[in-house]
Amino acid sequence: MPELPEVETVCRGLAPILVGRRLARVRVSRRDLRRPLPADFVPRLEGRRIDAVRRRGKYILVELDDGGVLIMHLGMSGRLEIDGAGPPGPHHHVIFETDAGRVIRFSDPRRFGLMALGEADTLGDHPLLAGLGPEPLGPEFDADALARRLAGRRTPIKAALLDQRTVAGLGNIYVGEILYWADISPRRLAAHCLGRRAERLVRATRKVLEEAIAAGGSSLRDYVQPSGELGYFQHRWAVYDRAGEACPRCDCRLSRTGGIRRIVQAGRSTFYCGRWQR
DNA sequence: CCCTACCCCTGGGGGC
DNA sequence: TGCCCCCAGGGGTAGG
Repeated sequence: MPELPEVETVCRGLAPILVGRRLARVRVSRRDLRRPLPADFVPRLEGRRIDAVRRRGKYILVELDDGGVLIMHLGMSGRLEIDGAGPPGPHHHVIFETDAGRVIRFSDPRRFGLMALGEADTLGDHPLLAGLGPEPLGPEFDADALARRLAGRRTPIKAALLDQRTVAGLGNIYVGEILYWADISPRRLAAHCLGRRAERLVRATRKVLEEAIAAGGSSLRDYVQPSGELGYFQHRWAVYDRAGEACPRCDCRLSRTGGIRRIVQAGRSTFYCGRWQR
C-alpha cells in the first residue's frame, strides 16, 4: 500500500490517538514479519508513554518516553487500523491498546512489513535508516542535492528515484507520476538528469507528493487511513495504471491504443507518455 | 558499479 | 463455478 503520502497520512491519523497516551497492552500473534520481531518487543513497549509519531521515508517512527523508538514499515500490504470492527483476523499480527482504550491493529497479509526497536539519540545510525536519502519535502532536497546523488549513475532515472538512498519515500506509483510531470523519460540515464532536469524533478516531486498528501494518499483495494477513510489520489494519477489511455495534458494518441505506455523496468511496471517525456 | 533474476508472502482479477 | 496464471504500492540477495 504505502509510499510516502500514504505513510504520512497514516502518521497523521495515528498521532492524535497515540501521542500522550501509554501503551497499556501489546499483543503479538505472529513474530515472523519481514524480519522477526525483537525478543523483548512486548516488554519494551508495554507501559511506555508515546511522545511523538513521526515519519522518515516510508518508516513510521513512534517515540517513547524512555528514549526508545518503535520503527514500523508497512511493506506492500501493511495497514494500521484504529478501533477496527470485528474480531482479529489471521493477518492481524500485532495489536496495540492504549490506556484510553483505543485499539490499533497491524494487518499485513504479505508480511513484507516490519517492526523494530531503536533509540532516539542514535536513530540516524540505525541500520534501517542510516542509508536513507533526504526527505523530499524537507529543506535539504533541492536540485543541487539531487544532482549530486544522480551524477555518474549509469542507471535509468526510474531506478535511481526508486532507490531510497537517492531520496527517501518514493515508490513505484509516485516515481512514475513525478517523471511524467517533470517531462523526463523513465529510461533516461540518471547521470543525464542534472541541471535543469534536476530542477524539474525536484519541483515535480514536491507537487505530486503535496497533492497526494492533501488527498489522503492513494487507495488501491483497501483504505489507507487508519480511520478507514479512503484516500482519493488514485483518481488523479496521470499515468499509473493508465496504459492505453490518452495523456491528460496532450490527449495524444501515439497508436491505436492511446498515449500512455507500459514498459517493465527492473521487473516493475512503468507508465509514461512517450510524447512529453524525453 | 549495474543489471537481471529471483526471493520473501498472500490475495485479487482476468481468462478459460 | 473452479482453476491457473499474472500481477501487486515493499526491500533484499546472488551472480553475471
